[in-house]
Order: sequence, then structure tokens, then C-alpha cells
Amino acid sequence: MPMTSPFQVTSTSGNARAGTLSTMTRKVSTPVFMPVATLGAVKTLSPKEVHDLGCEMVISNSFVLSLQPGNEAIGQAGGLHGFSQLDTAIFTDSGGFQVIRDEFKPVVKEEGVLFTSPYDGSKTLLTPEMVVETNRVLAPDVMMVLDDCPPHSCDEKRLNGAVERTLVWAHESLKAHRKVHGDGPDRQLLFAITQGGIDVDLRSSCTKDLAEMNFDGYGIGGLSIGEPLEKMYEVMSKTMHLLPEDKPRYLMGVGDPVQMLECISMGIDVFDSVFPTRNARHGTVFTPNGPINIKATHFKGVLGPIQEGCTCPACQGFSRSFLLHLFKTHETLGWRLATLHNLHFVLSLMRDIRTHIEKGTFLEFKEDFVSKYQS
RNA sequence: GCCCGGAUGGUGAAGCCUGGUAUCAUGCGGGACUGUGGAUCCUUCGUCUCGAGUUCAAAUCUCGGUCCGGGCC
Repeated sequence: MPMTSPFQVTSTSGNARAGTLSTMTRKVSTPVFMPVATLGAVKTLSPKEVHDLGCEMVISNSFVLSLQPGNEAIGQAGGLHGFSQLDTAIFTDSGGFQVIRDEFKPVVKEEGVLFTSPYDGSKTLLTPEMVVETNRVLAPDVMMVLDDCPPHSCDEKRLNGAVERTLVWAHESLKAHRKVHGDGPDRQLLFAITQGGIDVDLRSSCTKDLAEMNFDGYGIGGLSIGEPLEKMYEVMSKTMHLLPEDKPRYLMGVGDPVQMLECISMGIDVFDSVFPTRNARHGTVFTPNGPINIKATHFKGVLGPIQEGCTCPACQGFSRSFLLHLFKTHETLGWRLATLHNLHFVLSLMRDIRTHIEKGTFLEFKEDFVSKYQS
């Protein structure tokens, strides 16, 4: 058992929580949104820009980085912080999510996942122990265990197998992690991941078993991958109480502003998603009145910013008309400005949410935001 | 004046010889994106140079015109 808990809930409003996650390099306020920096960079932005947006934490991918540039290159820089110059806390995902992507030709086996590198065709059997070893070298603040994330459309047998493997691998991850890092303060943290799809019984049993293993935090995986939104809310609302109250809860892969609000109201503390950044690169920018497609022709000649009153770098003098022009001509500044705006939007939303949880006015804030956003 | 070649969505091309629902790319317009696919994916609209002839049926074959390119006198 750690001497002091790395996570403290400091106030609540209904089921919503505000807290502090203390990692070996940073103290991070929750609820928190992590931009995705799979390869060690938030696409189109410099580390300073990410930091200046008020971003406290990002997530990289230890498996993808172990293929390119490889552990050694990152180890020579003393780990991911030194290598990437990211001035935030860093999570790493393990490779479990790559199970539902074709890019690495995944083959799930009992002992791990067999991947084929798209860089040189080499094959890697990724095991829970290997993930721990890679993360010893990369030295992120928090590492996620290897899990088996099956596609939403899989059959019952596949889903059951995924839960079984995820539990076995979680146990092996914990054992390997304790061996390397012990359980003292200022160590790298280890989060488990629940699976079970939208099957409430299966998700419940997986969650219970993992909760007993005393991880530093709990990811909820295998959601927001194509299932109906109502099903995601249902399985979360029915299984949230099975997670330890004194541990951070991390809903993996959700980044829509309204969905994050709903999930915070159920008790989620941490999010990550490519949603704001990928949407930005594809021309969709967030505003309090809902998302707009900046590539739409009717913005030609519109001199106002993306969002009136917004303090992000993209809304200081740059017009919608200019943004439209940049996207039409594929100028990379368009991607950058849209990314800066969307990240500012979700990060400042998180700060507002935290303030309202502390004041006890979270529910009113949420209803007000949602009604404007969806009008 | 004569001979030859060409003309197909906004742009660029295929189809013509051997007649049968005009195809593709790109652009334009709209939508999507959730533990990254860094120009992605889905989708609406939009064309046979003109006229006559042959034919059940013409972008396609025949004749003539217009325009463009090349050549000859």
C-alpha cells in the first residue's frame, strides 16, 4: 500500500467530484482532459503552446513509441519528458486499444497481443510485462495496463475472452510493476482498465475483480467505440459505484464536451480523446452554441473570430473568413489555430466545471451549458 | 484556298475503332470523426461543340458548320 494516496477528492457536487492527482512530476486538478500525444507531440502544436493552454496532462502511447523511435532513443533522453519536452504530466496507453485497429495487424493470444510493425514488418508479442518494462524506460507519470479491447460488434465469446484476458493481464501487470517500482511515494502510477462492452453484468464482474486488486486508478475501456450513446451512459451509471471512491476514474476515449459533462456528473475524473484535435484538423471548431464547420462557404467575408470573447490564441484577430481561407488552401496554420481553439475550449470547460463543483453549482452549470450547446 | 488532328461536369482525363443506363480523379456544396488515419471517410449537385442524316437506339457511324491546334500552297 502506498504511504499517501496519490489521489484526493477535495469536493463533490452530487456524484461529480473535484480532486487532485499527485504524480511524480506534477499535481493535476481534476476533472481533467488529456489531449492525445501518441507519438510524443500533440499534433500541430509545440510543447510550449500545449502548456500555455493550461494543459496539465497528456497521453502518449508506449507501444507505438517502442516501435518508433524505440525504447533506447527515449531512454537516452532520460524518458519521455526529456525526449518530447512536454511540460505536463504524461500518461501512456499500452497498446490495448490498437487491438481494434488494423494498422498493426493485431492477433490476440493468451499471453499477449501479436503485432506487426508498419515500419519494418517485424512482429512483436506484446505482454503485460513488456509494457511495464517499456514504461520503466519511458518513465511517464502514469502507465495503463495492457488490456484486450475488442470491437463493439464482437460476439459474446470474444467479449468474455477479452474480460478474462484483461483480468489475467491486469494481475501480471501489477506484479511486474510492484517488482520494478515498489509502492512508495513518487513512484510511477499504474492504472487498470475495465472491459465488458455494454454488457452490464460482464462489466460489473470485471470492475469488481479489478477493484479488489488495488490499482492506483481505474480506466474504463471499450466504450465510445461505436455503441449507442445511451448504452454507454447506461453501463456507466450501473457500474460506477463498483469503482473505489478514493481512486481516480478515467473514461478512456471520450472528448465530446456534452458527453464529458454527463460522465462527470456520474463521477468520472479523467478523460482523453482525439475528438477535439482531430475535429480541429478536419475543420470543426467548438463554440458555446455548438460545433461549427469552419470550412462552410458562408463564412467567407465573416470578420468575427471563431468565438466572440474567447481568449484563445486563434480568436485574437483571426477571422472566420481567414480560417476558411486557410482550410481551403490547406495551409497548416489553419490546423494549428483550430487545434489551439478546440483544446482551449475543452480545457477551460474543465476549469469551469471544477469551479462549479467546488461551489456546489455543477448541475445548474451543466444544464445551462448543454441547452446552449445543443440549441 | 487546301490537307490533317482535336472539342466529354468548374478543371483534367476515360469511353469512340466494335452504336445500347456516359465512368474516374480533382474541385465545388453538405455531413461525419471519441485510449490519433498529420491532405481521412461518407455524400448531394453538376457534362458528350452545333445542326442535319442513318438507326428501334448516336458521345460513338455519315455529311455539313463553328472554334482550337498543326501542316501545305
